[in-house]
Amino acid sequence: MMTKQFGKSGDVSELVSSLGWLEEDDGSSQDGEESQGLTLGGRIRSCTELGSEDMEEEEEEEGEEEQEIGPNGEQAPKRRGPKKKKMTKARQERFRTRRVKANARERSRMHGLNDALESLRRVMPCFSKTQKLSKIETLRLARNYIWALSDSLETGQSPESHGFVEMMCKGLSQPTSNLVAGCLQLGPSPMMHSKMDDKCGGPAMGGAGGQATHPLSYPSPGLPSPPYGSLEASHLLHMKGFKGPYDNPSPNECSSGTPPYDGPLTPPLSISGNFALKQEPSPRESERNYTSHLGHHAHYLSSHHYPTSVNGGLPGGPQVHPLFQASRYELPLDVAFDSFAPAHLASQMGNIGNVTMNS
DNA sequence: TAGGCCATCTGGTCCT
DNA sequence: AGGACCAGATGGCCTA
Repeated sequence: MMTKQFGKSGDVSELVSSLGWLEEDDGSSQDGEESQGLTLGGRIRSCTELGSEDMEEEEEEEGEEEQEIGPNGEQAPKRRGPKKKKMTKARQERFRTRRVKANARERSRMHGLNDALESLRRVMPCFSKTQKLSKIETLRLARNYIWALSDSLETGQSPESHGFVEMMCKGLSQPTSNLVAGCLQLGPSPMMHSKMDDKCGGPAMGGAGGQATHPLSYPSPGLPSPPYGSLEASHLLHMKGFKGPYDNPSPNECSSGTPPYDGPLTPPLSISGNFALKQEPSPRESERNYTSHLGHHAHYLSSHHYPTSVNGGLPGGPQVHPLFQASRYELPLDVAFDSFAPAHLASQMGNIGNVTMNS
């Protein structure tokens, strides 16, 4: 079953926030929560944290001489640095207000970040509203997507090829890899099987209990979830003399845990033009569950041959490679995946493996 | 129940 | 002084 992520506590907060409750929070509710241990019960309260109680104590302490007395009665050296200002009620109030405002800004900032991430999800080839990619998976997929597209432009490799999807799936979790593979509707790759066997522990890696997995996914029974394995696409890239950012696979890439930082990516192609200009989906489009944007690119690249140079003679306006121009249009090729995918994929399931779909 | 993912709060740091 | 950004801590929700 696919992972669904919604209905988190943040939804409530956002709802409340949208009603203006949080923005108008004067701190009293928060203090109330803290006293009830609802939200801050376990939070570490540092000496600088200014809960009302702390501040009261601080105010009292500061009224005394600052000379500290050690456990044995000896006088500790005088505290250096700027003398702490007295915590008057007014200062407390200002500090509290400032903290509340800072919290609101931080929430807003994070919401903006999440909005940007959501925009990124929408231009991913496997955008799904029902199976939302996690933040880290979105970033990884975006990285791979850019890299794979760039590679396609340079080498002329079709986005329908296995190599393309291999790059797309690099470092992704198994569910995400399955989703990508399902969206791209690829069949099995014996070569990949052999490669996986070589590198990742043999046939046993094919999935526990006879569970089939897509050859491009990450069969990794016994590994923590999500199994961020390696597709070892770099092996294939090595085989064809490809030099890329994945050329130095980590020796433990088949091990558990999040794969190490891959280092700065330098796509093989420098693209000076608009990238990912696809507009926000229409309400109708938003109803779709699975949308394969990559279909555009696959059809486009497979039916057109363009020079590697992206600056090759588009008169007027920004020089944009047709690959990316295509993404600007709401093409009819933008297939509503869920409108046909279950039945369509049913025939592919035997090939793809355990691509599971939401019902 | 453990682990993953997430939103939120918070204090620190840097900058204006 | 205040805002932006960051990372740590915490607790909630969900799934295997």
